[in-house]
Amino acid sequence: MQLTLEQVRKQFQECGLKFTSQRYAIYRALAGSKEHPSVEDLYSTVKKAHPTLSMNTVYNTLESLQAIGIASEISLWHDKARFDANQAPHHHLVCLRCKKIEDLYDDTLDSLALSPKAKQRYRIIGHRIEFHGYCSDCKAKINKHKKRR
Amino acid sequence: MQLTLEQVRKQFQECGLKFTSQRYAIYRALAGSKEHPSVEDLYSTVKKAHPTLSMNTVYNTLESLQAIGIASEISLWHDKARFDANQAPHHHLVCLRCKKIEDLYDDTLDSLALSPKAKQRYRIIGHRIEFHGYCSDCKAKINKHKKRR
DNA sequence: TCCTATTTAGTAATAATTACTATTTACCAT
DNA sequence: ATGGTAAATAGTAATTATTACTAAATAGGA
Repeated sequence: MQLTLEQVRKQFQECGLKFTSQRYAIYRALAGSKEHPSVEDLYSTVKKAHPTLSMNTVYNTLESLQAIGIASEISLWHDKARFDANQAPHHHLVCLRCKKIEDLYDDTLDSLALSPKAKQRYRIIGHRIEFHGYCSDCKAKINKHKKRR
Repeated sequence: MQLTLEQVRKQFQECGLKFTSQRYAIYRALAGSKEHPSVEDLYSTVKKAHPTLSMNTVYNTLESLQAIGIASEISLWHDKARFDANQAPHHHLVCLRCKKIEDLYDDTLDSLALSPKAKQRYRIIGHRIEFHGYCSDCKAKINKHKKRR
């Protein structure tokens, strides 16, 4: 369900960002894909219609799209690999501000029933739930910031 | 809950891998941390006791620890950032073999109740569930492989 | 204790991301 | 509609994470 050109333009302008043909083309390429594309994927696709496109613009645009809330990065921890020796079932609380990852133990979350049609598609080995939010430290800092202005 | 030296040694040897002091030290550093450390984090920590340690060994050891099943990478998609313009609530099926990511829509998964004590710790904005398994293509290939031997 | 295949350390190569700068452009004020 | 200006783009360079390669060291069986 893509947004129209006018809707995208509006989103950019309401956030004080400029609306450019590159930005729109990148949005279209992303919204039109079911592959959860990488930066490189989007670059290759959009380059066909915008031969002078630079990687930089793709990176920049993806940040803007996230800032205005019409796209998101699904690989939250992509910057570097992160490991865990804890093999017991557990889930994670991820702080969107400081990137801290904390463990969450909750039996009721360990056994999620998957719909039959999903089970047909995939042979599921396990699952992990990422809760996104703000840790106690960052919660406090954000409130302070809000009150100040 | 760390494994003892003898337990770790046994795990390595049962898989035909050699047990080395570096490997044990890296396991201990990982199992002793609550920070979900990166390769660099582990390198810095273990370097103190093993001054000649190389990054390579850390990478290598982390692969081995995963192979023998006493550690896991929690950042499944860390290799490159992946994006999505779909802002509707949904979850992901990740194929452990071909790394494909497919969307999963399931209303019952969209509203997970978090325990009160977790809510106190974090202000949660949302959550996303990653199901890990094998897609239909890879499922078939794995079965074929099993039958062959 | 010796042998050998594996592992390690060190360096080099590759890939993803970020930083920097001159040029271009969107869009506001005129 | 035009011009001015701050922001965006393109291109290149720098940085960072990861992988590849090789000689030296070592675990663990004979």
